[in-house]
Formats: sequence, structure tokens, C-alpha cells
Amino acid sequence: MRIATWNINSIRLRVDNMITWLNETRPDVVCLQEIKCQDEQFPREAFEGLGYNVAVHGQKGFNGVAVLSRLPFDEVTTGLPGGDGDVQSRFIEVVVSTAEGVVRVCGLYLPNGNPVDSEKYPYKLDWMARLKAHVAGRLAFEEPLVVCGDFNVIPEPEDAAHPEAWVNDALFLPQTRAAFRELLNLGLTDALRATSDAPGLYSFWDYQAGAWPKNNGIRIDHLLLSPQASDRLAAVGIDKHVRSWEKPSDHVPVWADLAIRA
DNA sequence: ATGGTAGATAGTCTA
Repeated sequence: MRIATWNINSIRLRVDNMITWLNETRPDVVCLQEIKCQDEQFPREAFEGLGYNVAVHGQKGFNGVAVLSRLPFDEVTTGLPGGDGDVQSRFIEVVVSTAEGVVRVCGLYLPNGNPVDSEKYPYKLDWMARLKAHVAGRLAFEEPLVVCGDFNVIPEPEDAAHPEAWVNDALFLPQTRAAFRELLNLGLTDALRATSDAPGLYSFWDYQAGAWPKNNGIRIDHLLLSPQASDRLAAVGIDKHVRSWEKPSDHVPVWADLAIRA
């Protein structure tokens, strides 16, 4: 089965791009971030018509996450535990049943955290601590688990075209990278780095300053796998060409194939 | 160093 993540930067503006990409990449499960709409505004019929089930956790204006799945949902839960009073829609978790048992997928939109000297950076670090606690509990289930989404974390210098430009940014500060490593150290595998140590693999290019034509990108969209998922990892891809389409998102889809029959 | 672009929205805020 193929599991993908894509920060779509407004689902309503990019229905056509989504449909083209779904037909091309044929993912079984897709986690979407920055849908930028409320639940009732999500264009679910467009995807249901292609055979996808739709789960949405939206909000007005910003953020918002969703999951599309060819397999029916056994469970859908929204919101990251531990956020008393956190009203930002950034986390959705589903369980689907395959021919070979359940697969659990967490879709997340981790806070950006800039500016670093504002309340946004401590919010990011707190959110990462909450994520670590939640994932630790889920790993105890010993299931195939995929934790994927826009992490807003550049894990290593190789994950940026110009790492020196990011040294004071919330996406690359030592504390941010350390929190990401803590997550990995629970026992998760970065799917892309399990299959390639090549530099120049990016998932985001800013709309500004010609970042895309200059290939000034960063890798911040990740799929992290539990041991039971990692043992079945067959392939990983970044659909980079999508960035050159008309009206593109500033992110491109990243996917992983698991040797689990859907 | 600065400012550059895009999206939701109707002021600016977020990225």
C-alpha cells in the first residue's frame, strides 16, 4: 500500500491538481495539511467520486488537516492530546484495515514556530513534546504506524540547499532538531533517509525570491515509520514535478510504499 | 540586508 503526505496550501484552490496527482500516483492513504477551510467547506465529493473516503479536521482560514483513504476508516480521531485550550487544527489519526491487518496513520501539521522570539516558538516545542508523548503510547501497540505530515523541521544540513540561511530559523534551530531526533529515538525510521542518503531531496520551495527556479528547497515533509511499518518499507518517492504545475502548492507530495496488501 | 509571493479574508495574519 502507498501512503502519502502533502501540504496542499488550500484544498479548495487545488482540487484539479489533487485529482491529477491522485490519478497519477494512486495512493491508498493521503494525509493533507493546510487545507485552509472548515469541515463543511471541504470538497469531499470530488474525492469520494474517485473512491476515497474523507476525514476532515478543519478550521476557518488557517491550518486544517484531512485524510483521504481508499480503505474505509475503522477509527478517526482529531486533535493532539495534551493541548488544553489548543484550538489549532493540526492533527488527525486514522486506522484502516488491510488484507494483512490494521495500519495506523497519524497526519500532522507541526507549528512553524517563527518568529523565534515570540510565543510561537515555545508553542512549537510544546507541540513536539506532546507529539512525542502521544507517539510513545502508540508505539506500544506494536502496529504498522506511519506518522507523517509537514513537520516544519529541517532534520540535517543536507536537507536544505542553503543550510546557513536557516541557522536562526525555527525550522532548523538546535532545539528543534533535537526534539525531532527525540521523536526518531523512540524507534521511528525516517522513510526517505532509510532509502537514500542523497543531498538535494526537498519537499518545499518558497513562493518568494525565485526559490523554485533556483532549486532553493528544504525537506520538511516526512513519513516516520514504526518498526512494524519500517520492516515492510519497499519504496519512497518525492513527486517534485508537481511543483512546476499551474497554481502549485509550495510543497510537493512525499509517499512511501509498504509491502502490505491493501 | 531587504524584500520578494501566496492564501484566506476583509484587518492583517500566516507562512
